[in-house]
Amino acid sequence: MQREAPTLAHVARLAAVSENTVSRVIRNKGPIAEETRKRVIEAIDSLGYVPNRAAGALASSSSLIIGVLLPSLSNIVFPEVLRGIHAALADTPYQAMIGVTDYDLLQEQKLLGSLLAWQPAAIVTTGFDHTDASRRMLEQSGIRIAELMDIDDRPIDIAVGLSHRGAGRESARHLVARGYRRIGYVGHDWSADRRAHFRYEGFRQGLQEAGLSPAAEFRFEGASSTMAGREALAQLLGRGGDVDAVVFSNDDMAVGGFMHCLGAGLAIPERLALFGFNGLDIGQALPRPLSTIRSNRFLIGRTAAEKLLEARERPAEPQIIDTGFEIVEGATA
Amino acid sequence: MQREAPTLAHVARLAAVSENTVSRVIRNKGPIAEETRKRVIEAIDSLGYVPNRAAGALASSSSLIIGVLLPSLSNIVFPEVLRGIHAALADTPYQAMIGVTDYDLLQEQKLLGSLLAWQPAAIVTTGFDHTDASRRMLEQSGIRIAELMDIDDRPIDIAVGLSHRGAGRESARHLVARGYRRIGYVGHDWSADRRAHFRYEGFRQGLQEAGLSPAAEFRFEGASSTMAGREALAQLLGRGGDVDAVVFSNDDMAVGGFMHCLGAGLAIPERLALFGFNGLDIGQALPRPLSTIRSNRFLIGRTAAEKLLEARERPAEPQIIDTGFEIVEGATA
DNA sequence: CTGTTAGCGCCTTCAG
DNA sequence: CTGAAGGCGCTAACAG
Repeated sequence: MQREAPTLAHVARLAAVSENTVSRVIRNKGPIAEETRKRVIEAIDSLGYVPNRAAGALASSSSLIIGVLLPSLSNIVFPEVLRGIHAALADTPYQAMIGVTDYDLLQEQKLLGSLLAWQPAAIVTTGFDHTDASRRMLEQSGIRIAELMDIDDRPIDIAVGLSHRGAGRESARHLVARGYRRIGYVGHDWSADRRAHFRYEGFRQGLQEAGLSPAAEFRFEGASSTMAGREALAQLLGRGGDVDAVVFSNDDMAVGGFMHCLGAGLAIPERLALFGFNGLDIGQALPRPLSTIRSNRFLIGRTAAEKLLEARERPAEPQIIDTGFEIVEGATA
Repeated sequence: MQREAPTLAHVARLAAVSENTVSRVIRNKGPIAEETRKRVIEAIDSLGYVPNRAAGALASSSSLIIGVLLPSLSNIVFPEVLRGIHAALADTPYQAMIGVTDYDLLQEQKLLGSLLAWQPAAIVTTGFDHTDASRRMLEQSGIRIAELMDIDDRPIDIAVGLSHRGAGRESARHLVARGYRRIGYVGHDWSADRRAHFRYEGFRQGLQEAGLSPAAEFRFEGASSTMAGREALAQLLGRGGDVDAVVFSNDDMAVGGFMHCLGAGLAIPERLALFGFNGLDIGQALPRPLSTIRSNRFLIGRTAAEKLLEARERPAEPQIIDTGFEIVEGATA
């Protein structure tokens, strides 16, 4: 079988108009007589015509691709951002093309190069840290750029996310307000995950406002995970540090901490209060829902994609969109 | 700034060869004198030339895109498959273009259309269920097709995954072998998730081999989640059914069940044994690691992408690649 | 081993 | 409101 796919020319012939007119109808561009439009649409339907995107991209030197660079897919956080992006693109002709950087700026640079080779309409990436070469490519491409997750710096075009410093600060304030004074910190390796580091800094700052400093700290070498959180809390407590609350670098770690307490028979929050970050479902399904901060990942992705499609030109001034965060009271702190 | 991006012609001029020769060097195609190749590579580097993929796709009527259709991004299972795909594509010029179907076959059909408009080198999709139109598009496209996750049917080209019926059967056998006799089932809505349904059928079959049938069943209306599992188990037990073990439709549900037992003070596995499916990290980080079946999602994604790139032509006979599954003993059953 | 010649299918520009 | 002409950047087929 495998008939040649119909092209603009076929549609044009069938509708007895020029290719150009068909093209205009498809792109909803320029004035078209209602009569003509109807004829063209019929021809398209009857042939089952599907425009060849590669040809369109070549001719217009701009494609219907949105390049998306994510640091990881292992953590549910980024798939949720991606889900938001897809939700915004669902009823548009745009398609997301994904790259995974593994939190590696050189990898980001390489992937950025291959994405730009498709002449995408826009690029979505994460954070403000880029190699000089990446930054140059992003700036000179002229296309819309969104930098996601964080908003505590100056974006190239737009930034969509929340203040991680602010979130860290709020977690400290929340615990202090509830009477905790010997507050520890359990985190994962943050050489790659800068935002976890920012939250930590905010956390220290929040404690300082109350004249406190971390009662104990433990940082796990490696990526965050439930298992890591479990082991890390065991380590922290094993050192005999006297803490009445622990802030974790994120919910994965905090859920692990919860598991440790269950195993070790530590009453939560009487003996030890736990506080996370992200507001994942799993935290809310614990026997006691986790006290944490909701980070609105889906919203970040959706907002970014919507904003990028709103205008083809970058705004005169870089723009910051704060998707905010909320304390989730829970029952562990 | 924003100099015009260099094209093949620029490189060709600088290296004093024809465009065609440059193209050959880039694509590693046809014989090239080592001398010439070196000159071309130098020119490419010095200009920072990046090939325009849209032009390449148009000229060759085939792009370096792998279209990937996933049912969902909410469940960590599919991001892990995607991670496997990306791992296999990482050192190739291929890029994944994603579509999310929300378990909707019509949505799959629509997305398939837009993906094919890019003339991708291959399509990765999920399961064997497609609309007639989708199936026609897949078959007639002539490109390589991988159908992931399940292997209990005849694929269009290749299938990569595991036997969900087999996995369901093994979970029943495992529990029977350990002496459980009053075995219940807790699942999520499977009108969309056919594979969960297949596991359930296998489970029943496994019980039947021992002359048993499910002691109680409860199906939650909606997608699987930890919270759903927690509530569903509460419902099942609330009915006063007398069960000594429960098989869940997946680990998310099973972890929720674990949480219910914790809250209700039911000893695991003495009072109630729990069994999941997938082998997620979270299950292994519980105070007692979850007894479950590992489904090798990453491997499925990676194997599929590798196989697709091995040959441009479909094999004479549809091929099935069984990535298997393993019982994870755990401590909850 | 390398060059020449024609497009790929669409969009942009300019006329009408 | 519609059409004609040209070209986007690359690759395929053939020639040498």
